[in-house]
Amino acid sequence: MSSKRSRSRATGRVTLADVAQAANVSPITVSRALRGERAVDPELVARVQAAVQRLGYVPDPAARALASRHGTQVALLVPLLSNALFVDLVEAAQRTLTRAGYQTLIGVTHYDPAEEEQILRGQLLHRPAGMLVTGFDRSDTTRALIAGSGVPCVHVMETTVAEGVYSVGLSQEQASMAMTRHLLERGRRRIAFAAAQLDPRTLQRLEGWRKVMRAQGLYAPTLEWLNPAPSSIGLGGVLFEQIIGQTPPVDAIFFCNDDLAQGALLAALRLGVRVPERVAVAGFNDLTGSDQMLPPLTTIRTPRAEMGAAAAEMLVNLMRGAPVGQASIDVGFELVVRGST
Amino acid sequence: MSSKRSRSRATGRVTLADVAQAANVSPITVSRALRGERAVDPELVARVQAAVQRLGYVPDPAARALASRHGTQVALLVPLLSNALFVDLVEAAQRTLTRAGYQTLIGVTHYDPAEEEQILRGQLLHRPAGMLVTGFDRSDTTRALIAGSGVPCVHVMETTVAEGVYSVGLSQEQASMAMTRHLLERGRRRIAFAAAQLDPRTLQRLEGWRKVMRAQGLYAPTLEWLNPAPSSIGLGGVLFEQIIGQTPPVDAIFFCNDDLAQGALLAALRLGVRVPERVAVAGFNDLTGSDQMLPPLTTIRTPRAEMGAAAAEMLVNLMRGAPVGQASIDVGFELVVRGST
DNA sequence: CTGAAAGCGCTTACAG
DNA sequence: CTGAAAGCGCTTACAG
Repeated sequence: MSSKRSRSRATGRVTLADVAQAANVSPITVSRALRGERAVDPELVARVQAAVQRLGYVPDPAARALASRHGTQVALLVPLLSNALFVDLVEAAQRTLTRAGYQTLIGVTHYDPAEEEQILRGQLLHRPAGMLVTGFDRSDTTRALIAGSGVPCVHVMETTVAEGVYSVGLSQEQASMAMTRHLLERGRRRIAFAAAQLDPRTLQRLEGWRKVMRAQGLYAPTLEWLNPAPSSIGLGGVLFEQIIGQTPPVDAIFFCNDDLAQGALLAALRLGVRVPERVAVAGFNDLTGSDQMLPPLTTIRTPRAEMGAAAAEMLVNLMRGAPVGQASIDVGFELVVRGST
Repeated sequence: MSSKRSRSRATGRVTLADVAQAANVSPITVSRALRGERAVDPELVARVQAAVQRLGYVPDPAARALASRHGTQVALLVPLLSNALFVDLVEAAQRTLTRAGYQTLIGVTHYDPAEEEQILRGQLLHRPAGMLVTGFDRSDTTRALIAGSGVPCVHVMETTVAEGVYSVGLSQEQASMAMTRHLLERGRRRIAFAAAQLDPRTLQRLEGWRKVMRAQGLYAPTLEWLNPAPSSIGLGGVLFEQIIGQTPPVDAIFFCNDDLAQGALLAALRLGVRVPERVAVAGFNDLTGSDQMLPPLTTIRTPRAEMGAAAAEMLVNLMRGAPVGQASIDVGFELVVRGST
């Protein structure tokens, strides 16, 4: 097709040089016209765009990444994909980023700081244009890696007001306090808190529960059931069996995540323990299926899709050097009262 | 640090040239020694590797992608991330690929051929070293895009014996036939087949059920309950309510996916319909929670992790030009009989 | 507002 | 088995 290449490493793809030639301008003008960097004569821009259309030119991300400081990929770091919570987050962020012309590099850390660091190093090699990470809990090395990279970064799930830190999330502690208060309002007194995984956000929920319970003089260490194993429906059932056998009996169980609570409700059915009469059961996150349980599960709805979209939008502005409203967005939460409490 | 750069676009990173200088060989020798391409004098290889260690050299994927035909990223195409099935697949594939030195580019197609095509175009721009796609059902354009790209491709979930096509999967039809026969052996006669989403693999399961039912002279169109809406626990409940009201009554319902079956079991509890006495309920895929249901769900266990790992391994061999045993691997399935049938 | 030159950090293709 | 040259397709930094 093109004939101006000497040997034959030509890839056959239409290049910026081809567009420049067709539009009768220099390559650098094409580059600037396309990126909207610096002002370019509107007439030249029009000519360039016409040539781009005609030739079907698509910029080469590898070349762009090599020549400039960053490419068009955005690194996403989440703990797990097996938790619907993060899938919703990822899908929403991906949608927004794709529309803005960015590709997504998804890294799954499995709540492991060492793995997170390794993944991040790999992603950084690709010179991402930006990154979206979950929460604030990570190794000092990873933190330094992020800061030192100069790559714009937005934190999701939690918020902070620290200088130069961007975040979109909600107060896990406030949400947990709201749920605990709800249980108190329902007349419950011996409210157990059951958790798995014990990641930072789970511990923030624990703290919220503790605060409210202490303020009421109802706190007791024996009401805390903390299990570092991964959260699952099965584990919820196991925890329920343990807790329900406790004396003096608890009259409510607040699970740190819906999957545990769902498992508990199923175990209750199996064991013939009446919910909420004998014991109230509450969850967190409003995951798929919680509204279908028997009885339907009372929980905290966390706006994952909204969070993912808002964080991605904030990041796009950062990457483009556009103004970024507030650096910290609290998307809030909603107490969803159903039959289980 | 290094001082041989003229202007100042130096990125500060250690380059292949730095390694070459330190090892006292030419850059191209370093390149070859590192990639294991062509034979290189063992002594030089050792010197190069020592220099790499000492300087902490890490190859730049962008430069590599630009200079060669492909980079170190692998494109992954899945329909959904909100189905645990695909998450298991992705996680397993990602683990194997990461270990082999490849990064993963995950694309979510939402079962939309147009979206799949668009995502693939975007991924191809990054010159992936390989790609992993779900099944065989896609637009002709997408198919041509894959073939024309020359990028090694492995298909997951289904298998085929077509020339030059690589696949790792299982026979959806065989699995479906096995489940239908199991229900027959349990003495069931009016076995309904209920499905959502209606993607290709679901239709293959439908076909398996049809074959067995027809062979027994038990087939009736009114036993088919096909709903194009996305599969979900909630929809399973809705379908169950519809089907259970049918006359003459069905004595078994085979759901094409576990989430539907789980919803059905919850609906049965809600409605007071006894399972399996009044009606048997079966699912497919053995998803999280199915063993916790009341009664526990009989289903088909599909080895997702194994599939993802095997497909990734096959792809790694293809990318490296290494021998690839068989081009089509059938990972099989397992009938898991629990209380619901 | 526009451009010629140099360079990003690798690998290909050709020689020897 | 090893290397000098050229090039992959863009953008930076410097001029004007």
